[in-house]
Amino acid sequence: MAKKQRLTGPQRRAQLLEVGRELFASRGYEATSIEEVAAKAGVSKPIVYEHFGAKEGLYAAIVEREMDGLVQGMSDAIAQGSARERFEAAVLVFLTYAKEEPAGFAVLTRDSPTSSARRGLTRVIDDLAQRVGDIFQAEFSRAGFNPKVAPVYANALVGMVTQVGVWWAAEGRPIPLEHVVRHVSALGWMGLRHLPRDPSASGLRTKGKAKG
Amino acid sequence: MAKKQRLTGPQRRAQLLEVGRELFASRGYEATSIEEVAAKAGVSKPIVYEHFGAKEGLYAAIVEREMDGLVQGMSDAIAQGSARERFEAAVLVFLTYAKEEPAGFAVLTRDSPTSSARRGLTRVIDDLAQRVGDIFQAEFSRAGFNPKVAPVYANALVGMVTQVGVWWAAEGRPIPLEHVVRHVSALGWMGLRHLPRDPSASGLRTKGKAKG
DNA sequence: AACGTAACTTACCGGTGAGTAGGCTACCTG
DNA sequence: CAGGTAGCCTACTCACCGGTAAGTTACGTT
Repeated sequence: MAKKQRLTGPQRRAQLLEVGRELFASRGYEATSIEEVAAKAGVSKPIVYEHFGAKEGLYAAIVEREMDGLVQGMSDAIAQGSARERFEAAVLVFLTYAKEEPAGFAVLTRDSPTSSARRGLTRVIDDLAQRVGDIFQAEFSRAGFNPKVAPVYANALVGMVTQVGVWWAAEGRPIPLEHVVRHVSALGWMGLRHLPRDPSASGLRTKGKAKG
Repeated sequence: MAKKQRLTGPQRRAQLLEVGRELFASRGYEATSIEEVAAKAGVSKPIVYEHFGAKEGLYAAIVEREMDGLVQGMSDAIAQGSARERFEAAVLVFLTYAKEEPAGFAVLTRDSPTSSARRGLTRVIDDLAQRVGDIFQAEFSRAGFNPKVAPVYANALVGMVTQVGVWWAAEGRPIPLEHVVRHVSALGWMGLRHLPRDPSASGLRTKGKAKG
Protein backbone atom coordinates (compact mmCIF):
# COMPACT_ATOMS: atom_id res chain seq x y z
CA MET A 1 0.00 0.00 0.00
CA ALA A 2 1.29 3.42 -0.96
CA LYS A 3 1.19 6.07 1.73
CA LYS A 4 -2.27 7.52 2.00
CA GLN A 5 -1.86 10.86 0.43
CA ARG A 6 -4.03 13.72 -0.65
CA LEU A 7 -4.17 14.37 -4.33
CA THR A 8 -5.31 17.42 -6.21
CA GLY A 9 -8.64 17.28 -8.00
CA PRO A 10 -7.29 16.55 -11.48
CA GLN A 11 -4.84 13.98 -10.13
CA ARG A 12 -7.57 12.10 -8.30
CA ARG A 13 -9.82 12.29 -11.32
CA ALA A 14 -7.14 10.82 -13.54
CA GLN A 15 -6.46 8.05 -11.04
CA LEU A 16 -10.15 7.18 -10.83
CA LEU A 17 -10.38 6.99 -14.60
CA GLU A 18 -7.46 4.61 -14.62
CA VAL A 19 -8.80 2.41 -11.82
CA GLY A 20 -12.28 2.41 -13.29
CA ARG A 21 -10.97 1.44 -16.69
CA GLU A 22 -9.22 -1.57 -15.21
CA LEU A 23 -12.29 -2.73 -13.34
CA PHE A 24 -14.80 -2.16 -16.12
CA ALA A 25 -12.42 -4.00 -18.41
CA SER A 26 -12.22 -7.09 -16.28
CA ARG A 27 -15.73 -7.27 -14.81
CA GLY A 28 -17.95 -5.40 -17.25
CA TYR A 29 -20.23 -2.48 -16.48
CA GLU A 30 -22.96 -4.04 -14.38
CA ALA A 31 -20.66 -6.24 -12.36
CA THR A 32 -18.39 -3.38 -11.35
CA SER A 33 -19.40 -1.42 -8.27
CA ILE A 34 -18.47 2.13 -7.43
CA GLU A 35 -17.47 0.86 -4.02
CA GLU A 36 -14.89 -1.33 -5.70
CA VAL A 37 -13.54 1.55 -7.73
CA ALA A 38 -13.29 3.72 -4.64
CA ALA A 39 -11.60 0.99 -2.61
CA LYS A 40 -9.03 0.25 -5.27
CA ALA A 41 -8.24 3.93 -5.50
CA GLY A 42 -7.77 4.06 -1.71
CA VAL A 43 -10.59 6.51 -1.32
CA SER A 44 -14.22 6.55 -0.23
CA LYS A 45 -17.30 6.35 -2.38
CA PRO A 46 -18.49 9.98 -2.30
CA ILE A 47 -15.23 11.06 -3.90
CA VAL A 48 -16.16 9.17 -7.01
CA TYR A 49 -19.57 10.81 -7.08
CA GLU A 50 -17.95 14.19 -6.55
CA HIS A 51 -15.98 13.74 -9.75
CA PHE A 52 -18.36 11.93 -12.04
CA GLY A 53 -21.87 12.39 -10.66
CA ALA A 54 -23.01 8.85 -11.26
CA LYS A 55 -21.79 5.46 -12.28
CA GLU A 56 -22.62 6.13 -15.89
CA GLY A 57 -20.72 9.38 -15.73
CA LEU A 58 -17.55 7.56 -14.81
CA TYR A 59 -18.13 4.98 -17.49
CA ALA A 60 -18.86 7.59 -20.14
CA ALA A 61 -15.71 9.54 -19.29
CA ILE A 62 -13.59 6.40 -19.58
CA VAL A 63 -15.11 5.33 -22.88
CA GLU A 64 -14.82 8.78 -24.35
CA ARG A 65 -11.16 9.02 -23.49
CA GLU A 66 -10.38 5.64 -25.03
CA MET A 67 -12.45 6.30 -28.11
CA ASP A 68 -10.71 9.60 -28.72
CA GLY A 69 -7.29 8.06 -28.43
CA LEU A 70 -8.06 5.22 -30.76
CA VAL A 71 -9.89 7.23 -33.38
CA GLN A 72 -7.18 9.86 -33.34
CA GLY A 73 -4.53 7.25 -33.98
CA MET A 74 -6.53 5.70 -36.78
CA SER A 75 -7.22 9.05 -38.40
CA ASP A 76 -3.50 9.75 -38.49
CA ALA A 77 -2.82 6.31 -39.88
CA ILE A 78 -5.12 6.63 -42.86
CA ALA A 79 -4.12 10.17 -43.67
CA GLN A 80 -1.87 9.25 -46.57
CA GLY A 81 -0.59 6.48 -48.79
CA SER A 82 -2.16 4.09 -51.22
CA ALA A 83 -5.45 2.42 -50.36
CA ARG A 84 -3.65 -0.71 -49.33
CA GLU A 85 -1.11 1.12 -47.21
CA ARG A 86 -3.84 2.99 -45.43
CA PHE A 87 -5.71 -0.20 -44.80
CA GLU A 88 -2.68 -1.93 -43.37
CA ALA A 89 -1.80 1.10 -41.29
CA ALA A 90 -5.29 1.16 -39.81
CA VAL A 91 -5.08 -2.52 -38.90
CA LEU A 92 -1.68 -1.94 -37.37
CA VAL A 93 -2.87 0.93 -35.22
CA PHE A 94 -5.90 -1.00 -34.08
CA LEU A 95 -4.01 -4.09 -33.05
CA THR A 96 -1.24 -2.03 -31.50
CA TYR A 97 -3.89 -0.42 -29.39
CA ALA A 98 -5.24 -3.84 -28.44
CA LYS A 99 -1.76 -4.82 -27.39
CA GLU A 100 -0.61 -1.72 -25.54
CA GLU A 101 -3.90 -0.71 -23.98
CA PRO A 102 -5.51 -4.01 -23.18
CA ALA A 103 -7.79 -2.53 -20.53
CA GLY A 104 -9.01 0.22 -22.80
CA PHE A 105 -9.53 -2.27 -25.58
CA ALA A 106 -11.53 -4.52 -23.29
CA VAL A 107 -13.77 -1.65 -22.23
CA LEU A 108 -14.47 -0.71 -25.82
CA THR A 109 -15.32 -4.25 -26.87
CA ARG A 110 -17.49 -5.03 -23.87
CA ASP A 111 -21.15 -4.28 -23.41
CA SER A 112 -22.26 -0.78 -22.54
CA PRO A 113 -24.79 0.03 -19.84
CA THR A 114 -28.32 -0.66 -21.01
CA SER A 115 -29.66 2.79 -20.27
CA SER A 116 -27.41 4.70 -22.67
CA ALA A 117 -29.15 3.53 -25.82
CA ARG A 118 -27.97 6.17 -28.22
CA ARG A 119 -30.06 5.91 -31.37
CA GLY A 120 -30.28 2.14 -31.50
CA LEU A 121 -26.60 1.52 -31.85
CA THR A 122 -25.54 0.60 -28.38
CA ARG A 123 -22.13 -0.89 -28.67
CA VAL A 124 -19.14 1.36 -28.99
CA ILE A 125 -17.58 -0.54 -31.84
CA ASP A 126 -20.58 0.42 -33.92
CA ASP A 127 -19.49 3.99 -33.53
CA LEU A 128 -16.11 3.21 -34.93
CA ALA A 129 -17.68 1.31 -37.79
CA GLN A 130 -19.81 4.32 -38.55
CA ARG A 131 -16.79 6.58 -38.77
CA VAL A 132 -15.10 4.15 -41.08
CA GLY A 133 -18.34 3.95 -43.00
CA ASP A 134 -18.33 7.69 -43.57
CA ILE A 135 -14.89 7.46 -45.11
CA PHE A 136 -15.92 4.53 -47.27
CA GLN A 137 -19.02 6.30 -48.43
CA ALA A 138 -16.97 9.04 -50.02
CA GLU A 139 -14.49 6.66 -51.60
CA PHE A 140 -17.28 4.48 -52.93
CA SER A 141 -19.04 7.32 -54.65
CA ARG A 142 -15.78 8.43 -56.20
CA ALA A 143 -15.02 4.93 -57.50
CA GLY A 144 -18.44 4.38 -58.98
CA PHE A 145 -19.75 1.90 -56.39
CA ASN A 146 -23.11 2.10 -54.74
CA PRO A 147 -22.50 4.17 -51.60
CA LYS A 148 -25.48 2.61 -49.84
CA VAL A 149 -23.56 -0.58 -49.26
CA ALA A 150 -20.48 1.17 -47.87
CA PRO A 151 -21.52 0.44 -44.27
CA VAL A 152 -21.54 -3.26 -45.02
CA TYR A 153 -17.87 -3.14 -45.88
CA ALA A 154 -17.03 -0.79 -43.05
CA ASN A 155 -18.69 -3.02 -40.49
CA ALA A 156 -17.19 -6.12 -42.02
CA LEU A 157 -13.68 -4.75 -41.76
CA VAL A 158 -14.10 -3.31 -38.30
CA GLY A 159 -15.67 -6.54 -37.09
CA MET A 160 -12.89 -8.52 -38.65
CA VAL A 161 -10.15 -6.61 -36.93
CA THR A 162 -12.04 -6.35 -33.66
CA GLN A 163 -12.71 -10.04 -33.35
CA VAL A 164 -9.12 -10.87 -34.20
CA GLY A 165 -8.04 -8.40 -31.54
CA VAL A 166 -10.33 -9.94 -28.95
CA TRP A 167 -9.11 -13.43 -29.73
CA TRP A 168 -5.49 -12.36 -29.84
CA ALA A 169 -5.70 -10.61 -26.49
CA ALA A 170 -7.69 -13.40 -24.82
CA GLU A 171 -5.24 -15.98 -26.05
CA GLY A 172 -2.26 -14.13 -24.61
CA ARG A 173 -1.03 -12.91 -28.00
CA PRO A 174 0.37 -16.24 -29.24
CA ILE A 175 1.53 -14.68 -32.51
CA PRO A 176 3.67 -11.58 -33.03
CA LEU A 177 1.81 -8.37 -33.76
CA GLU A 178 3.36 -7.91 -37.19
CA HIS A 179 2.29 -11.37 -38.32
CA VAL A 180 -1.28 -10.82 -37.24
CA VAL A 181 -1.36 -7.49 -39.04
CA ARG A 182 -0.05 -9.07 -42.21
CA HIS A 183 -2.49 -11.93 -42.20
CA VAL A 184 -5.47 -9.75 -41.47
CA SER A 185 -4.38 -7.25 -44.08
CA ALA A 186 -3.88 -10.01 -46.60
CA LEU A 187 -7.35 -11.37 -45.94
CA GLY A 188 -8.98 -7.98 -46.12
CA TRP A 189 -7.10 -6.94 -49.20
CA MET A 190 -6.79 -10.09 -51.27
CA GLY A 191 -9.51 -12.26 -49.82
CA LEU A 192 -9.52 -15.94 -49.07
CA ARG A 193 -9.05 -16.73 -52.72
CA HIS A 194 -5.63 -15.21 -53.17
CA LEU A 195 -4.10 -15.77 -49.80
CA PRO A 196 -0.33 -15.68 -50.08
CA ARG A 197 1.46 -18.57 -48.45
CA ASP A 198 3.57 -16.14 -46.44
CA PRO A 199 2.13 -12.65 -46.42
CA SER A 200 5.21 -10.60 -45.57
CA ALA A 201 6.60 -8.22 -48.18
CA SER A 202 4.42 -5.13 -48.02
CA GLY A 203 6.53 -2.15 -46.95
CA LEU A 204 4.88 -2.25 -43.56
CA ARG A 205 5.88 0.44 -41.16
CA THR A 206 6.25 -1.07 -37.71
CA LYS A 207 5.73 1.97 -35.52
CA GLY A 208 2.45 3.62 -34.65
CA LYS A 209 0.98 4.48 -31.27
CA ALA A 210 -2.73 4.50 -30.72
CA LYS A 211 -2.96 7.00 -27.90
CA GLY A 212 -2.14 10.68 -28.27
CA MET B 1 -53.66 -10.54 -20.63
CA ALA B 2 -54.21 -14.11 -21.63
CA LYS B 3 -56.27 -16.29 -19.33
CA LYS B 4 -54.19 -17.47 -16.42
CA GLN B 5 -53.76 -21.09 -17.17
CA ARG B 6 -51.79 -24.03 -15.89
CA LEU B 7 -49.24 -25.43 -18.26
CA THR B 8 -47.48 -28.75 -18.24
CA GLY B 9 -43.83 -28.82 -17.18
CA PRO B 10 -42.34 -28.92 -20.67
CA GLN B 11 -44.72 -26.24 -21.89
CA ARG B 12 -43.80 -23.90 -19.07
CA ARG B 13 -40.14 -24.62 -19.56
CA ALA B 14 -40.35 -23.76 -23.23
CA GLN B 15 -42.23 -20.57 -22.46
CA LEU B 16 -39.64 -19.52 -19.90
CA LEU B 17 -36.86 -20.11 -22.38
CA GLU B 18 -38.66 -17.91 -24.87
CA VAL B 19 -39.37 -15.12 -22.40
CA GLY B 20 -35.86 -15.28 -20.98
CA ARG B 21 -34.34 -15.11 -24.42
CA GLU B 22 -36.27 -11.95 -25.19
CA LEU B 23 -35.24 -10.26 -21.96
CA PHE B 24 -31.59 -11.30 -22.03
CA ALA B 25 -31.50 -10.11 -25.61
CA SER B 26 -32.76 -6.65 -24.86
CA ARG B 27 -31.24 -6.00 -21.42
CA GLY B 28 -28.19 -8.23 -21.19
CA TYR B 29 -27.46 -10.82 -18.54
CA GLU B 30 -26.78 -8.75 -15.44
CA ALA B 31 -29.54 -6.26 -16.06
CA THR B 32 -32.18 -8.94 -16.43
CA SER B 33 -33.81 -10.17 -13.23
CA ILE B 34 -35.48 -13.49 -12.66
CA GLU B 35 -38.40 -11.60 -11.21
CA GLU B 36 -38.82 -9.92 -14.56
CA VAL B 37 -38.73 -13.21 -16.39
CA ALA B 38 -41.28 -14.70 -14.02
CA ALA B 39 -43.55 -11.70 -14.26
CA LYS B 40 -43.48 -11.63 -18.05
CA ALA B 41 -44.32 -15.32 -18.09
CA GLY B 42 -47.27 -14.66 -15.77
CA VAL B 43 -45.82 -16.86 -13.07
CA SER B 44 -44.00 -16.54 -9.76
CA LYS B 45 -40.28 -16.67 -9.15
CA PRO B 46 -39.88 -20.15 -7.67
CA ILE B 47 -41.24 -21.65 -10.86
CA VAL B 48 -38.22 -20.40 -12.71
CA TYR B 49 -35.92 -21.87 -10.08
CA GLU B 50 -37.81 -25.13 -10.24
CA HIS B 51 -36.98 -25.45 -13.90
CA PHE B 52 -33.49 -24.05 -14.14
CA GLY B 53 -31.98 -24.06 -10.67
CA ALA B 54 -30.36 -20.66 -10.89
CA LYS B 55 -30.14 -17.61 -13.07
CA GLU B 56 -27.13 -18.95 -14.87
CA GLY B 57 -28.94 -22.21 -15.50
CA LEU B 58 -31.66 -20.40 -17.40
CA TYR B 59 -29.09 -18.41 -19.31
CA ALA B 60 -27.04 -21.47 -20.14
CA ALA B 61 -30.08 -23.34 -21.39
CA ILE B 62 -31.02 -20.45 -23.66
CA VAL B 63 -27.53 -20.02 -25.05
CA GLU B 64 -27.07 -23.70 -25.62
CA ARG B 65 -30.29 -23.97 -27.56
CA GLU B 66 -29.40 -21.03 -29.77
CA MET B 67 -25.85 -22.18 -30.28
CA ASP B 68 -26.95 -25.65 -31.28
CA GLY B 69 -29.40 -24.32 -33.80
CA LEU B 70 -26.91 -21.99 -35.37
CA VAL B 71 -23.98 -24.38 -35.46
CA GLN B 72 -26.18 -27.13 -36.81
CA GLY B 73 -27.33 -24.93 -39.65
CA MET B 74 -23.80 -23.86 -40.44
CA SER B 75 -22.51 -27.42 -40.40
CA ASP B 76 -25.13 -28.39 -42.92
CA ALA B 77 -24.26 -25.38 -45.03
CA ILE B 78 -20.57 -26.17 -45.35
CA ALA B 79 -21.09 -29.86 -45.89
CA GLN B 80 -20.51 -29.76 -49.64
CA GLY B 81 -19.58 -27.62 -52.59
CA SER B 82 -16.51 -25.67 -53.60
CA ALA B 83 -14.66 -23.61 -51.02
CA ARG B 84 -16.34 -20.49 -52.21
CA GLU B 85 -19.78 -22.01 -52.23
CA ARG B 86 -19.32 -23.26 -48.71
CA PHE B 87 -18.16 -19.85 -47.59
CA GLU B 88 -21.13 -18.11 -49.14
CA ALA B 89 -23.50 -20.69 -47.74
CA ALA B 90 -22.11 -20.17 -44.24
CA VAL B 91 -22.53 -16.42 -44.52
CA LEU B 92 -26.06 -16.92 -45.76
CA VAL B 93 -27.01 -19.17 -42.88
CA PHE B 94 -25.49 -16.82 -40.35
CA LEU B 95 -27.26 -13.73 -41.62
CA THR B 96 -30.49 -15.63 -42.11
CA TYR B 97 -30.28 -16.54 -38.47
CA ALA B 98 -29.65 -12.90 -37.56
CA LYS B 99 -32.76 -11.98 -39.49
CA GLU B 100 -35.16 -14.69 -38.41
CA GLU B 101 -34.05 -15.07 -34.82
CA PRO B 102 -33.13 -11.57 -33.80
CA ALA B 103 -33.50 -12.26 -30.09
CA GLY B 104 -31.35 -15.35 -30.22
CA PHE B 105 -28.78 -13.50 -32.27
CA ALA B 106 -28.71 -10.69 -29.75
CA VAL B 107 -28.17 -13.11 -26.89
CA LEU B 108 -25.28 -14.76 -28.68
CA THR B 109 -23.56 -11.49 -29.49
CA ARG B 110 -24.01 -9.97 -26.06
CA ASP B 111 -21.80 -10.35 -23.03
CA SER B 112 -21.97 -13.51 -21.00
CA PRO B 113 -22.17 -13.58 -17.20
CA THR B 114 -18.82 -12.81 -15.65
CA SER B 115 -18.75 -15.90 -13.47
CA SER B 116 -18.71 -18.45 -16.26
CA ALA B 117 -15.11 -17.76 -17.24
CA ARG B 118 -14.29 -20.90 -19.15
CA ARG B 119 -10.56 -20.74 -19.72
CA GLY B 120 -10.31 -17.12 -20.80
CA LEU B 121 -12.79 -17.16 -23.63
CA THR B 122 -15.93 -15.62 -22.25
CA ARG B 123 -17.99 -14.50 -25.20
CA VAL B 124 -20.05 -16.97 -27.12
CA ILE B 125 -18.96 -15.79 -30.53
CA ASP B 126 -15.44 -16.79 -29.58
CA ASP B 127 -16.75 -20.31 -29.31
CA LEU B 128 -18.09 -20.20 -32.80
CA ALA B 129 -14.81 -18.80 -34.05
CA GLN B 130 -13.02 -21.69 -32.43
CA ARG B 131 -15.19 -24.22 -34.20
CA VAL B 132 -14.55 -22.49 -37.49
CA GLY B 133 -10.89 -22.41 -36.56
CA ASP B 134 -10.83 -26.16 -36.15
CA ILE B 135 -12.15 -26.59 -39.66
CA PHE B 136 -9.65 -24.10 -41.01
CA GLN B 137 -6.79 -25.80 -39.24
CA ALA B 138 -7.36 -28.98 -41.20
CA GLU B 139 -7.77 -27.18 -44.51
CA PHE B 140 -4.68 -25.09 -43.88
CA SER B 141 -2.47 -28.07 -43.20
CA ARG B 142 -3.76 -29.77 -46.30
CA ALA B 143 -3.08 -26.71 -48.46
CA GLY B 144 0.43 -26.17 -47.18
CA PHE B 145 -0.26 -23.12 -45.02
CA ASN B 146 0.97 -22.64 -41.49
CA PRO B 147 -1.84 -24.05 -39.36
CA LYS B 148 -0.85 -21.88 -36.41
CA VAL B 149 -2.34 -18.84 -38.06
CA ALA B 150 -5.63 -20.53 -38.92
CA PRO B 151 -7.37 -18.99 -35.90
CA VAL B 152 -6.51 -15.54 -37.18
CA TYR B 153 -8.50 -16.18 -40.31
CA ALA B 154 -11.30 -17.94 -38.50
CA ASN B 155 -11.74 -15.09 -36.07
CA ALA B 156 -11.43 -12.53 -38.81
CA LEU B 157 -14.23 -14.12 -40.83
CA VAL B 158 -16.49 -14.76 -37.88
CA GLY B 159 -15.95 -11.24 -36.63
CA MET B 160 -16.65 -9.86 -40.05
CA VAL B 161 -19.97 -11.60 -40.43
CA THR B 162 -20.97 -11.01 -36.82
CA GLN B 163 -20.39 -7.29 -36.90
CA VAL B 164 -22.23 -6.96 -40.19
CA GLY B 165 -25.10 -8.90 -38.64
CA VAL B 166 -25.17 -6.66 -35.57
CA TRP B 167 -25.15 -3.54 -37.67
CA TRP B 168 -27.70 -4.88 -40.09
CA ALA B 169 -30.10 -5.87 -37.32
CA ALA B 170 -29.61 -2.64 -35.37
CA GLU B 171 -30.22 -0.59 -38.47
CA GLY B 172 -33.50 -2.32 -39.19
CA ARG B 173 -32.08 -4.29 -42.12
CA PRO B 174 -31.90 -1.43 -44.64
CA ILE B 175 -30.55 -3.75 -47.34
CA PRO B 176 -31.98 -7.07 -48.58
CA LEU B 177 -30.45 -10.19 -47.10
CA GLU B 178 -29.16 -11.47 -50.42
CA HIS B 179 -27.30 -8.28 -51.15
CA VAL B 180 -25.60 -8.28 -47.78
CA VAL B 181 -24.58 -11.89 -48.24
CA ARG B 182 -23.13 -11.16 -51.64
CA HIS B 183 -21.14 -8.17 -50.52
CA VAL B 184 -19.76 -9.88 -47.46
CA SER B 185 -18.92 -12.96 -49.47
CA ALA B 186 -17.23 -10.85 -52.10
CA LEU B 187 -15.14 -9.09 -49.52
CA GLY B 188 -14.18 -12.28 -47.77
CA TRP B 189 -13.42 -14.10 -50.96
CA MET B 190 -11.90 -11.53 -53.25
CA GLY B 191 -10.81 -8.86 -50.80
CA LEU B 192 -11.02 -5.11 -51.07
CA ARG B 193 -8.70 -5.15 -54.02
CA HIS B 194 -10.90 -7.03 -56.45
CA LEU B 195 -14.32 -5.91 -55.36
CA PRO B 196 -16.77 -6.38 -58.21
CA ARG B 197 -18.92 -3.38 -58.94
CA ASP B 198 -22.04 -5.49 -58.56
CA PRO B 199 -21.37 -8.76 -56.79
CA SER B 200 -24.31 -10.83 -57.92
CA ALA B 201 -23.70 -13.84 -60.19
CA SER B 202 -22.60 -16.63 -57.92
CA GLY B 203 -25.16 -19.46 -58.01
CA LEU B 204 -26.36 -18.49 -54.55
CA ARG B 205 -29.03 -20.69 -53.09
CA THR B 206 -31.54 -18.52 -51.35
CA LYS B 207 -32.99 -20.94 -48.86
CA GLY B 208 -31.46 -22.12 -45.60
CA LYS B 209 -32.87 -22.04 -42.10
CA ALA B 210 -30.62 -21.75 -39.10
CA LYS B 211 -32.75 -23.48 -36.58
CA GLY B 212 -33.64 -27.19 -36.68
C1' DA C 1 -65.39 -39.10 -3.09
C1' DA C 2 -60.65 -39.72 -1.62
C1' DC C 3 -55.97 -39.41 -2.81
C1' DG C 4 -51.61 -38.26 -4.86
C1' DT C 5 -49.04 -35.22 -7.24
C1' DA C 6 -47.68 -31.59 -10.41
C1' DA C 7 -48.16 -26.69 -10.85
C1' DC C 8 -48.14 -22.75 -8.53
C1' DT C 9 -48.25 -18.99 -4.63
C1' DT C 10 -47.11 -15.85 -0.71
C1' DA C 11 -43.84 -14.27 2.17
C1' DC C 12 -39.74 -14.04 3.58
C1' DC C 13 -34.06 -13.74 4.20
C1' DG C 14 -29.56 -12.01 3.24
C1' DG C 15 -26.75 -9.43 0.61
C1' DT C 16 -25.29 -5.86 -2.34
C1' DG C 17 -24.93 -1.68 -4.41
C1' DA C 18 -26.30 3.20 -5.99
C1' DG C 19 -26.45 7.47 -4.12
C1' DT C 20 -26.49 11.15 -0.04
C1' DA C 21 -26.15 14.04 4.40
C1' DG C 22 -23.26 16.00 7.17
C1' DG C 23 -19.02 16.45 9.32
C1' DC C 24 -13.81 16.29 9.69
C1' DT C 25 -8.81 17.67 8.42
C1' DA C 26 -4.93 19.36 6.07
C1' DC C 27 -3.14 23.21 3.84
C1' DC C 28 -2.80 27.82 1.86
C1' DT C 29 -3.47 32.84 2.56
C1' DG C 30 -3.68 37.05 4.86
C1' DC D 1 -2.89 32.69 14.34
C1' DA D 2 -7.74 33.08 12.02
C1' DG D 3 -10.31 31.59 8.52
C1' DG D 4 -11.49 29.77 4.19
C1' DT D 5 -11.65 25.95 1.24
C1' DA D 6 -10.41 21.71 -1.20
C1' DG D 7 -10.08 17.01 -0.32
C1' DC D 8 -11.83 13.49 2.19
C1' DC D 9 -14.60 10.23 5.48
C1' DT D 10 -18.31 7.82 8.35
C1' DA D 11 -22.59 6.38 8.38
C1' DC D 12 -26.35 5.97 6.74
C1' DT D 13 -31.07 5.23 3.32
C1' DC D 14 -33.48 2.83 -0.06
C1' DA D 15 -34.31 -0.31 -3.46
C1' DC D 16 -33.57 -4.35 -5.86
C1' DC D 17 -32.53 -9.00 -6.54
C1' DG D 18 -31.03 -13.99 -6.05
C1' DG D 19 -32.65 -17.70 -3.78
C1' DT D 20 -35.71 -20.50 -0.37
C1' DA D 21 -39.33 -22.44 2.93
C1' DA D 22 -43.67 -23.75 3.46
C1' DG D 23 -48.08 -23.94 2.14
C1' DT D 24 -52.14 -24.00 -1.48
C1' DT D 25 -54.89 -25.24 -5.61
C1' DA D 26 -56.17 -27.69 -9.74
C1' DC D 27 -56.60 -32.13 -11.77
C1' DG D 28 -56.28 -36.90 -13.27
C1' DT D 29 -56.81 -41.68 -11.31
C1' DT D 30 -58.85 -45.31 -8.90
